[in-house]
Amino acid sequence: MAQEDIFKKIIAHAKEYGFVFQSSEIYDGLSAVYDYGPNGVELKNNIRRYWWDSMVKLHENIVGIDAAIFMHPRTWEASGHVGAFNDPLIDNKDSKKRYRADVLIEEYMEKLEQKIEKEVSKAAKRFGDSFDEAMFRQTNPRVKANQDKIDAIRNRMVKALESENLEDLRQIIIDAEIVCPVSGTKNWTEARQFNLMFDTKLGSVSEDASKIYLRPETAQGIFVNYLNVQKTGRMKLPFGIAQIGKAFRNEIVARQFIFRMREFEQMEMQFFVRPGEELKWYEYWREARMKWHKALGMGDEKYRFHEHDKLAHYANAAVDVEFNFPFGFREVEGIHSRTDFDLGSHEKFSGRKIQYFDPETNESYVPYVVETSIGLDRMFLSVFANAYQEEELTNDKGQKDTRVVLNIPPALAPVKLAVLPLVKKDGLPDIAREIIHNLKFDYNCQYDEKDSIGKRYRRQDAIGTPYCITIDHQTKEDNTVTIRDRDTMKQERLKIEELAGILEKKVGFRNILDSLQ
RNA sequence: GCGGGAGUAGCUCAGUGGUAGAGCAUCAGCUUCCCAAGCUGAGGGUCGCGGGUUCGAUCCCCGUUUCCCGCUCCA
Repeated sequence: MAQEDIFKKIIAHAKEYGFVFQSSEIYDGLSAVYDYGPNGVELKNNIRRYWWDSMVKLHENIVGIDAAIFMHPRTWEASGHVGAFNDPLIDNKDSKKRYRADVLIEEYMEKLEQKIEKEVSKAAKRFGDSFDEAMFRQTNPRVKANQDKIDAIRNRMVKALESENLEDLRQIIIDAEIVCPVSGTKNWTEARQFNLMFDTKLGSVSEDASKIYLRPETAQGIFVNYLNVQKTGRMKLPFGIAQIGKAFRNEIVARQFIFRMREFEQMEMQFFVRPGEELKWYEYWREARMKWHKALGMGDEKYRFHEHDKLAHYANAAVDVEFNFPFGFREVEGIHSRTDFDLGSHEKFSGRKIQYFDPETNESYVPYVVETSIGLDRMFLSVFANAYQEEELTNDKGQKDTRVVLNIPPALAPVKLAVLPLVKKDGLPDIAREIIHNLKFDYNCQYDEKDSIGKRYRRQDAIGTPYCITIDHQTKEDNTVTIRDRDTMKQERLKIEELAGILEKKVGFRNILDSLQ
């Protein structure tokens, strides 16, 4: 089956079994916004818990916070989002390609720059030692003309960007006769402003209301709380702050189901370290995070690192953990060495001293940061998509049969145990209810007496329940039940008292967390 | 945003210018069964939304919205 067909089935399965619904579906839905259903929220909560426990419970020096989605607008100036997330875009009508207008102009100026450099190096060769570059630049008419042109365009562009004059930005492109690199034509649309941050008004009286943004990343909530956490928690470097929360981006194109949503959830941990030690810690977290992923047992070959060739303005090292989705290897997590960019920038914008006094060296400095940032919804999709299996079976009569099973790592499964009375009489349902009553405080259990036993097993397979126990007539005689394994479909008989211990071992978080240490 | 395809029951889909169908699923009853598909019955849809053409539109036309596939950005 083609990969996209499988992906379609996965999306259909997610809806049919209550994992993911489109937002506001009865009103035709909202583009790139999704809701999690009853089984979806369980799976999501379990992923969240696996992450949180592995960070906050297992590390003495990592603590959690939960910062608000609304933040002071200056935060986003300091972080660079107001600049970087406000792109003037322009389309070429012939090639249908979209460009950032300012980048298009920058590239044009670079070309002029290259022309000048060529002239200069040619002249340098000709005149040898006696060549005076400064003089040549000032006097050579061709070089001077190009240099003047560059200066004029740059001035005009800076002005246009500052005043957000999109018409003039477009006019620069027209006047300079910049062509589309693909189609080679000058057939441009209007330039439009795209703001990737959502904004709203704070204050109920409209005249006094001020514009604030929904956070486009959770990291800044950690950075602005660095001092609070460090001082109140008496934290010593190196230490980390973890946070799980929603972030919002008004994506131009949002697609591939829940892979790219406008409202999404991040699980981030910012690790503060002594300057100069950031690359050591970067290496540490890179390996630690990969181990965390692989510990789920979804297959080591499903993961790979993707090194960044060009780094963001705030980073001095960066790598992605990529997962093999039905549509190819894509990023689920990023590990970035963010230097002192964020804290340093907040220091500048806020005027507060955001530093750490190091008792070992008797020095004060702005800590460096190593970030691990994982998309919770992407993690959900990786688990869900990877779990979806269609198995071909043959029964005792030799008939073919297809079984749809979600091979979810047991610790993450929405329902851990289904308790099924073989028949709904002879007191078997009562025994089933009693077993559930004893286990439901620790494990999500489900009761089902409807339809044949085989059908009930298949229903549980479809939502990834790792174990089904069946109450039969023998149960009444010796207090034993059969336990059926989702993956092997094999059954074993065991005593009811043994159930809790078995579940702890097979579906609990303890073993998997222990393997990380 | 641009181009291509699609939207009919919870799911997968059929169908016709004249009041809407199947299979699966759901619910009730029978059956009491250890790996889907036993029997009987029931519920469920202004055919994505809005407008137009028509005596009459789920079907034809226009707009819109959502999803899928390409082109660009990102967690």
